[in-house]
Amino acid sequence: MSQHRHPGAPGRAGAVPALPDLPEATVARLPEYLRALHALADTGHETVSSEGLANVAGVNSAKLRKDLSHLGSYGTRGVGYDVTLLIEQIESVLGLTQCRAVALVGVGNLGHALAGYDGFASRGFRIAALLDADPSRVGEEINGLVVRHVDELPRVAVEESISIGVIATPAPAAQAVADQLVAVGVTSILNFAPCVLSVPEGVDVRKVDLAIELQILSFHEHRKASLTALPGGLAATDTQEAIGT
Amino acid sequence: MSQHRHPGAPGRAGAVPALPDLPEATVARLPEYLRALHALADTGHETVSSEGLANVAGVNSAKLRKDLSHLGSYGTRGVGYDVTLLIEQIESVLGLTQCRAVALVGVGNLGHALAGYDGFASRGFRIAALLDADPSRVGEEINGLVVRHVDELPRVAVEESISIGVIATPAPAAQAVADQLVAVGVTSILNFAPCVLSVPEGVDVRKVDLAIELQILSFHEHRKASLTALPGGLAATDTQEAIGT
DNA sequence: CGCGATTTGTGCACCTCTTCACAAGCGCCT
DNA sequence: AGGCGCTTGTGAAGAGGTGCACAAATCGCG
Repeated sequence: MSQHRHPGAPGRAGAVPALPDLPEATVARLPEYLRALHALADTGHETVSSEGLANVAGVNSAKLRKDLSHLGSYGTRGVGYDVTLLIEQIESVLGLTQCRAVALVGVGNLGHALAGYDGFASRGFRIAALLDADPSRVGEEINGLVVRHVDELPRVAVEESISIGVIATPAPAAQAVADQLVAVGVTSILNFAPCVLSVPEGVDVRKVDLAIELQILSFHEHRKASLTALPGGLAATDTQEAIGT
Repeated sequence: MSQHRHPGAPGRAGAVPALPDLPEATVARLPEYLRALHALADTGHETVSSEGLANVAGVNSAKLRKDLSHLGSYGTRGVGYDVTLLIEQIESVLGLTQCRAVALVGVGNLGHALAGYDGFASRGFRIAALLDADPSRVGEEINGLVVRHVDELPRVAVEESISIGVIATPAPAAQAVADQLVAVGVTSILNFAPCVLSVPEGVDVRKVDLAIELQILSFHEHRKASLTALPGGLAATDTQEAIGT
């Protein structure tokens, strides 16, 4: 979904870290591999086969090998992958070697939960600022962080060198917040508001809409119900769908 | 990602609602179209062209037309689509004509937020039960609903005719909860715990992992930084990525 | 009544992603 | 040292999704 750099372009074969230009589908799975690898490391595994890792990560082993091969050859034939080495490599590719500062805008219901979610800190992200447009919320302390007014964004962005913005506001406010984030130089946004954001080129937006996930499930539920109601109700169906599909 | 029904199979061409067998990518976009259509309806639009709807939904107009064509021909050439009619059709396909009952397991930080999220009710879902394994949380009232112990799931599932289960527990508890949900007949699960669930065939699982989204953004941020640091830093890049990619 | 403007529905070519299947490589055991 | 079993890395085929471009269809107006 990103670049349009021609595949055959020279590419300045320098000594840089390779800049591998991974397929988007692979990038979306790397975090899952990373989580699985951490779990394996915690249980004392030093190496793991593609088959083993694929099981823990919930994917096909061939797909996993192809994904990893895009990073380079970090496996040993006949043995498998060194868990620690692979963790380092993936973290390096994902840019997680440095802790990234996140600004969270919108401290309502969902924002509160996100502010308190410990899954961020444990995976290389630091919620560095909480912001809200509602003056009655400004000053509130959540998880050791004081909510500041969204207009302080320019100052906060510099002070904390914000890398990623998270929007957890109601939909009508989201576009304005996105504009403010872009204005202070944020180029990666995670949007929980149920609306489409328009941003300039070069800014990445990812969207998470909880209701949409339920609606997709509803469709499959509906379809399954229709099938079993049908006389010719054949055997069903699938297992485990990743969200990135 | 679902069926393996052979395309050439007879299929019992009955008078049933067609059972259109939509592409998965289309299904994932229909909820977004639905949201966009509701927005248009609220602002008084009676009809909309594919171009107009595509803009609001943040997709290509050709893709939108192809998606809608899978539902049947509900547009009028030279005019566009009737907003109300299209809403009805999509809701029907997604199985949203009846309100679906959702059981939410895990009333921690995230569970609280989900329980209070009004985006569910407004889009055809009713949180019918809150459950938790922690006795100290049982009895608490959230948003007019009392938290019950997860062991009451069998009774609750019948009483409320639960259609979808949402798991918002810590990762170590998630698999056990999934098993319990499956045991009481739930065949659609939305999993917020950062782990892979294994479920029997016929059960759909969708996963939402907030940290993964941030990590994907981190990758792009990292790549952008590397590019601009490079002397040959060409023009950049893209806009707006849907999560379903 | 016919014509032009407009918009849908879709055939087609392209591209990405997935999966299979297997050769190449590595370690261990004899 | 040699052979054997295991596992990686990858070529090739297939499946699925995307976007262009255009024919078909509808409306409004003269």
